[in-house]
Amino acid sequence: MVTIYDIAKRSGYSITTVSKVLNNYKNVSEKAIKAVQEAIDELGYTPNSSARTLATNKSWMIGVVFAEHLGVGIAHPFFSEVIEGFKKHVELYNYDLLFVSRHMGLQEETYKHLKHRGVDGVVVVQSFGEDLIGGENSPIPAVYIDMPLKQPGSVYSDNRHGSSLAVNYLTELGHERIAHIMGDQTNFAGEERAIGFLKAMEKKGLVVPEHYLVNGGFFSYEGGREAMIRLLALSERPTAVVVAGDIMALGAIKVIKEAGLRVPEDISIVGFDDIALAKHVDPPLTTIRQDKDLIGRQAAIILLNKINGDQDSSSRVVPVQLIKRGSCQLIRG
Amino acid sequence: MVTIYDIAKRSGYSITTVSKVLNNYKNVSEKAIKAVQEAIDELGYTPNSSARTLATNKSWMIGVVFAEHLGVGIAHPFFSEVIEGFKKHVELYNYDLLFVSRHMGLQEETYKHLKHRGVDGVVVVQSFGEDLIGGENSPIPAVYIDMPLKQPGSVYSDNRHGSSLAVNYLTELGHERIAHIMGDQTNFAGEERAIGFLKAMEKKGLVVPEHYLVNGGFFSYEGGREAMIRLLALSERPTAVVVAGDIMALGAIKVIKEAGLRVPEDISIVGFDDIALAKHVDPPLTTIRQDKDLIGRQAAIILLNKINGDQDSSSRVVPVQLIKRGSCQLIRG
DNA sequence: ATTATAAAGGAAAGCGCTTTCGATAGGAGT
DNA sequence: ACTCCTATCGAAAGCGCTTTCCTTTATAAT
Repeated sequence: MVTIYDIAKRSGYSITTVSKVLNNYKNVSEKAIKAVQEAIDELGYTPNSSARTLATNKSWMIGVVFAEHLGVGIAHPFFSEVIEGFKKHVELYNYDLLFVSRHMGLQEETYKHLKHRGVDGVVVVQSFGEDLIGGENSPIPAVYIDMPLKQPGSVYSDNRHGSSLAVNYLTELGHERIAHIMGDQTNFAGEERAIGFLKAMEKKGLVVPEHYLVNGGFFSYEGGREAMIRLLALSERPTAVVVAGDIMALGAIKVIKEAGLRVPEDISIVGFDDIALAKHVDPPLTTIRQDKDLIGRQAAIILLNKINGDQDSSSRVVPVQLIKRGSCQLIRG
Repeated sequence: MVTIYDIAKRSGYSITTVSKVLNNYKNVSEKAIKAVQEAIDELGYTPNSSARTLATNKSWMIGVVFAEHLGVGIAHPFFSEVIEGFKKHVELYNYDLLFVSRHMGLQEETYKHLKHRGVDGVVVVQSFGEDLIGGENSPIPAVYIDMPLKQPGSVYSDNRHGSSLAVNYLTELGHERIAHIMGDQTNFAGEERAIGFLKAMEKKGLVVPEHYLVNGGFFSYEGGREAMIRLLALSERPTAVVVAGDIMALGAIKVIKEAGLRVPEDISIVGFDDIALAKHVDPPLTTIRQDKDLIGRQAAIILLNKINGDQDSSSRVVPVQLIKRGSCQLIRG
């Protein structure tokens, strides 16, 4: 391995000077800079980040802790896009992303591992879990996706507004019997979307029968199926249902079709997320779009602020948007 | 920060001994082990990986370089699953994954960066690009996904066989006018699938008119659309088409529907990949499944072997499988 | 000519850890 | 009683780098 010492010898300067040109110090002569540069090129030197980190206590790495319910990890249709947006932004500032191995949900262990790695900050992407890493006992800057914190530093979509967008649209189309397939109520997004739904319905003066509120669990296709099955079994079926997640919505649509009914002719569906394939399914899914890229970017901004000790690291709620496609229509009759 | 020195002082032993218990050396007394452990617990010590890496020249990190054409990065429907499979395996051996920032396709820069980070190995996931990192000029162990190398150390699906599975199935259903929407021919998978298609057709004694071979580009939805449009414009349309990627297949199906035709009644479609949502679209997509998890795992095994200097680090081609769903049917008449 | 000042460079300590090698002490063997 | 192992431990060097602080030299000011 070629080190700073080799460069020093070759260039005729001391390692101090070499280090200085490497770090753009001002008090080095043009001559020295040139000599060192040449030596570096000739010898093919690459600085060693471990040594640098050890000396500076700065790793230029950001830890990613990933915890989701679908069990697909990085392949998660929503979170992966958020992470990509996050990555694109922090890359601009020369940070690399470290995906640490999961310690079976043992937050304690995960935190230790992150500390071990000396990451400069961590982004926590999760659909559940405790706020341990971001806690006061933790000196390591953190930002949370889809999870509110006591302290500032989390970003999530305007879930309540999203739900109200959905019910308002549906009522415009003339629907009144509107059901909601909820995400699990221990989940922040699931809870907020349900609250938003209920509030919007109330505002419209619409009553939602107890049976119209059904738990679809953790946003899975199967969860959507089961929830919809229960809805179809009702004596008075809803004419529309807002589903707390696109994947669940797909499951629900499938069940409807299997029952010999049609979407949107018989039942209108609006999803939530706008995953990549929402536009490609049949019918194209009307849904509430979360701006995954922006969520990631905002998270990056917050975290970078925290890392740099800058002032503004407040939480952000990012706007959602109704995407009208083919899964809703005017109620007939 | 609490260091090994603090533990030494607290426990009454030297840092050497502390280090030894940390690393499970045999020549330490039970008494010492216990004393050190207690000190660690009391002080809440976490080893510093940079220091360790510096001393041992082993980082326990594996670099991930990601280059794909869709521009979605980590959110890529196929590669993300491969990476997840890879990750799950290397985690077992205590490796973390480092996603290095892209240097605009500058392999030279990427390589330098990886060297800078001191990763123990690298997994290259890409749909294009040169074999630079794995080259001889590189001392860093590498494994490539979806890309053949001169040297051993890459893993990819049995693309040719996949295509032949598709045409054989289609011929069984009575189809003879079978077209192929190809992936870009500069892409390994695209090329292999086309070759497999052609060979299988020849074997069946079926002729494929020049116009039945259309380039869908880099596996995008739009590429699939455009390719299918050209196919539909033909005077003698195909009754079936094997598409080199699921996303492209979805684009193709969309076009067919827009033209007032139906899948599979008028045209049968078989895709390639079996992405997560293939089963959820309408009609459910018949496709060639790539075993993404296994691909990732095999890549992990190869890389770990290389890292450990073990013998077997040969390339692997992983089997594919025909998944029959709803997008194909017997030809009518 | 003399002094003050700025510019350029280097010695050395230190970041937290591993590892070699030598020292010490207790026990076994004769 | 003496030598030889074996078990246990620690001093010290070294991994590659940054950074403080001091020295030297050149330049400007008087």
